[in-house]
Amino acid sequence: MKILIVDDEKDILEFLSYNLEKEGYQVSTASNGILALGIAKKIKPDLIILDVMMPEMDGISTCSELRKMPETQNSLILFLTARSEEYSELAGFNAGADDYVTKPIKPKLLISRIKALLKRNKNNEGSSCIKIEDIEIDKEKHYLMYKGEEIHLARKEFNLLYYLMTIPGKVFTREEIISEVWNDAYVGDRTIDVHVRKIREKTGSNYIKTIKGVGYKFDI
Amino acid sequence: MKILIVDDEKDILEFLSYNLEKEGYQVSTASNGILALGIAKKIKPDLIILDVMMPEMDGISTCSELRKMPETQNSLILFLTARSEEYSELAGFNAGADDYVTKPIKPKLLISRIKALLKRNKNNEGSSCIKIEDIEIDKEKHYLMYKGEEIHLARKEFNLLYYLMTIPGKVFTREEIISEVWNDAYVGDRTIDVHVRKIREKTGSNYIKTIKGVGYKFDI
DNA sequence: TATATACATTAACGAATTGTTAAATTTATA
DNA sequence: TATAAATTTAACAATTCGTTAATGTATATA
Repeated sequence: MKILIVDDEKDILEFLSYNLEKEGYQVSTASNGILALGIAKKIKPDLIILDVMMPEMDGISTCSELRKMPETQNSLILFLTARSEEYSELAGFNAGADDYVTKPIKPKLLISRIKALLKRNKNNEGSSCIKIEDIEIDKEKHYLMYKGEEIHLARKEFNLLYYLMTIPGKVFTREEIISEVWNDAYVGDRTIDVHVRKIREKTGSNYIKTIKGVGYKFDI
Repeated sequence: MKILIVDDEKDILEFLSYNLEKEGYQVSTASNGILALGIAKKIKPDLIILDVMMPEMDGISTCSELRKMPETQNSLILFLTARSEEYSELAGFNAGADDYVTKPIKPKLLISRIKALLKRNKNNEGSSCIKIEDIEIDKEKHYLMYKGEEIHLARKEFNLLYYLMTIPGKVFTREEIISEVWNDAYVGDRTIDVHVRKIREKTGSNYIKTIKGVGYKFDI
């Protein structure tokens, strides 16, 4: 398990590195948000621990940027906040954080939280590649193969199809789809339809079924 | 979504009830741990919010007890802790808590956490599939199989059939059906008949039996 | 058997939902 | 920056769904 710690205080970096390495984690560190983006891109950490209060680029901005990069889109992000900056908790969650811990840091508690987070995540993981009959989709590679030929889907189209395929047959409501594929962004319902249409068009298939009044599902 | 709040301070119970009900949750409250156990057993809440510091039985003991009862084994448990009792965070997680929030409570933050918790949990829920002889219905997939072939039912038809099948043999009154399938909307009695007829027609079966003067039931 | 009551059937219509297209806007890329 | 690609929105068409009303049928009871 790879962890990236981002904090402008060297002491904290050392303190956390020591404690986490002792637990068997593979730790990297960055002293500011800009550096963190570059490192994260390379090492693809499973978990990123971000200090909220940092010069240059604060934790929340860093988090938003991390969420935009495909390499860290699915990484876990844990915030460190000082007691005095509680307001940031909410902002942090909105920026896509998975958890937060308040300073001063208690190693035992932090590790307990980290374990809970990683465990929680492992259940949702699994291979990023799904193959069903003549259709094969790989999230990591952003690769879609249908009837022996590769088809290019735009990012949202791809994510939408991938999401539906994570549980074949299950009907996903528009709410669920917007929550997952659009990260709860405020988009109109037609947007989903249009994307579905494009997928149907590009693949020339009708694997995405409409369940009127309920949602969409992927089904052979 | 049913939430049970347990706190010895009436003010907090009211404050939380108000804020959570506003969000559309179905809220119950208990002023101590002992009461909480009894109520939880009855209503089987999806989420239990527990104050750590309470007289008689503290939150951690209550949590342990809740985890032993089959009715609440899988409920989510969220702790409320005062800043001064941080030690309890760890103990709380060990007792089986799913999250904790520190007092003073900020409604927005709390609700954001609750939503995250419930969402996370929904994914792990069990299948909604019922299979009886040659008929199989899966709510999640909006899928109905009868005598080896898939049959499409419109949303209301599907929900109605599914509802009847949740307890095969039990007669559901029209009142019950309207309450569950129509969410208490004001619709005429004939509406139900028409839907029943369509189900019978589409499936070509007569598994939905009319009990004159009482209601309908699903029965082989 | 007559009759009241509850249920079944049908068709029609309005409401709700989705599909399609094109244009506007945003984002990525050469 | 210019250009293409992707994303989103808006408008409207097409479709399906849900409800009701009218009428027909079965059943229990006096």
